[in-house]
Amino acid sequence: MKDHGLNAPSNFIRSMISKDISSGKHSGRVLTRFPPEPNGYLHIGHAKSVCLNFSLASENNGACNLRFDDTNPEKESQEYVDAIKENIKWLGFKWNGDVRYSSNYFDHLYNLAMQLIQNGKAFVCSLSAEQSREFRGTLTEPGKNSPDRNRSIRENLNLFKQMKGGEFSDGAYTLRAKIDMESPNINMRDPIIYRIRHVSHHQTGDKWCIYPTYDFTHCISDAIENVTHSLCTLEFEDHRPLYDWILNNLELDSLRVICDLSDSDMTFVLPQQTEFAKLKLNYTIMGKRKLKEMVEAGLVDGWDDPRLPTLAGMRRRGFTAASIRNFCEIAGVSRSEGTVDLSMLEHCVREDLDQCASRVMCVLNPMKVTIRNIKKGEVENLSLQNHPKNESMGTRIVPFTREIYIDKSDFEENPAPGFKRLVLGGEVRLRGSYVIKCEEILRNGEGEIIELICSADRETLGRRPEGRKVKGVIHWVSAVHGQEATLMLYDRLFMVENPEAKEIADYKEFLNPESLSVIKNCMIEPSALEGRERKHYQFEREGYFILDIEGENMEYPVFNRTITLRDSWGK
RNA sequence: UGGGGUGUCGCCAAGUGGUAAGGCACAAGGUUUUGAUCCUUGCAUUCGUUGGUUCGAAUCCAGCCACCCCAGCCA
Repeated sequence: MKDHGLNAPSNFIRSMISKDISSGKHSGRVLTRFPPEPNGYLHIGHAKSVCLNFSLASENNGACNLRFDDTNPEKESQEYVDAIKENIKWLGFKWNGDVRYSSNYFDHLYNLAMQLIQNGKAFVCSLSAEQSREFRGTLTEPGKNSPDRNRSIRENLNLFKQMKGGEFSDGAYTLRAKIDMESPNINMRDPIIYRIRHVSHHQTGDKWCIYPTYDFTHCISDAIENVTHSLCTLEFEDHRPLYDWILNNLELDSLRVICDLSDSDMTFVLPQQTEFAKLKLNYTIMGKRKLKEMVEAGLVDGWDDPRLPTLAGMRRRGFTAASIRNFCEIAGVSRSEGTVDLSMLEHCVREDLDQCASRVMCVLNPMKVTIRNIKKGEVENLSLQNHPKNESMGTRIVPFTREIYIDKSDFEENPAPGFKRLVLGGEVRLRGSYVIKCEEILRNGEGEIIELICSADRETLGRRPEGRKVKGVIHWVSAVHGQEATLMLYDRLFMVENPEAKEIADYKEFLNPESLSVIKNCMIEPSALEGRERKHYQFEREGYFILDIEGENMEYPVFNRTITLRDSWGK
């Protein structure tokens, strides 16, 4: 599938970067970064940011760093770090150099905080969490200065050292930037930049008991890495003044000294934050907290449950990385918050899979058909194309025998108008094989149809029948060669478009009870099981499928349905 | 009744003073040994709204309306 690449649609960030390059803003350099917090798995919403940051960089001969924003050890873990790295690689991106961590910069961050104190721009505050909330004011009322705001520099320095030294308990003190308690922007009301947390950190162990906050860490980390364009989502817009305040109130030279200037000609320029709207998709949930809750409550089968919008889940379900990249591209980047319709994602997978999936036949609800003019024991090995439009994908052998299975729904006793499949006395094409005619219906004691007796027109292999048109084509599997398989059919996880809407108290009440149907005893042609590879297949007329993760280790094969085929008839 | 944003077809989204791109969805045809794919065609006299400026406005100005974000020692 083509990635849009150079012909990618324009958006306001691309335009901004082009302007920056032509004006020589960062000496024409582009360095972006993807900064996940390792506190959960990546989902399709993150994919938008990953794609944006990495493609903007590569389009402009730049690079993109992967930096874990790991300043809150209580919620983070190595498991998430590993999963996130894996997801990014799978999506097809390569980060610049080594993986980075904000925690790599804890020493620098500490020293810069000391510098702020030294310059009278930060102070140690003894207000409790509750008190600081009271002092902060409200949206419409200004805050009040902390009683500690005028503590001497000397005392602040000592106290902060003691905080670092582990002499205080959690919450006893915080370090706050001295900005403006009356600012209409609450983020500027002497924001906390360091807090005491006696917990060990997944990267730094027990070295620290004070941890910097996001606002203090993020801008400095960007500066240290020499990031030029710091892209984030809209909710951080109000933080931009603080991002800039911190960088502008630090001594430029002290940043220059520690920043990652590999090229000595490179001029050191402060990073610039730009915000875009995050991706929302309907009929699903993107909130990390909720995803985690569903995983932990066992409502789904782990972070990689194929119904989840997590990259791990989508991968397991059979989405291709290319289709996700393309989806992020065509969904666009803007500043207006919208919800992209699921159909757009579905279009992208189908578009990609149509080109790369091998065709194979699998009968979901088998019904036996005996073709009376085929000899018992006779096997005709048919050679079928793996792709109708791409010969380079080769052929496979599909055995044809007297007894076969077709899908129950491909036969109707009382067909609706327009029904093109098999009816008593009617003809239908067996895909890649003969045209057969249904001559008899066999029933059990309850009157249920258990078998069809047909005859084949042996002149119709690879040829049109003479003197008549046969419209219907159905898939089939040899009853003697067919293998049993279990199919996992997925549907949207939620019954409502926006399970995260404000009016919804508990999204769990809107889970779709039919989001998963397990279809056992399906009959699949033998070629689909060769090698037990995790390969994308199109089960003709049914949809795109892929072997579930266990692959070759499974006792019997389980396939996940990635997506159905488009269906303008409606089964 | 604080601050910051956003409003262009059912959904996403270009457009930045010269008379509404594109994609998804949908609809109608055509091809087809997948009711798939593919192809063709259709789909906003109108850009949240009301006024104003202008020969000319989605684009500029003013007012109004709707929605989103912010009062974590989360990110």
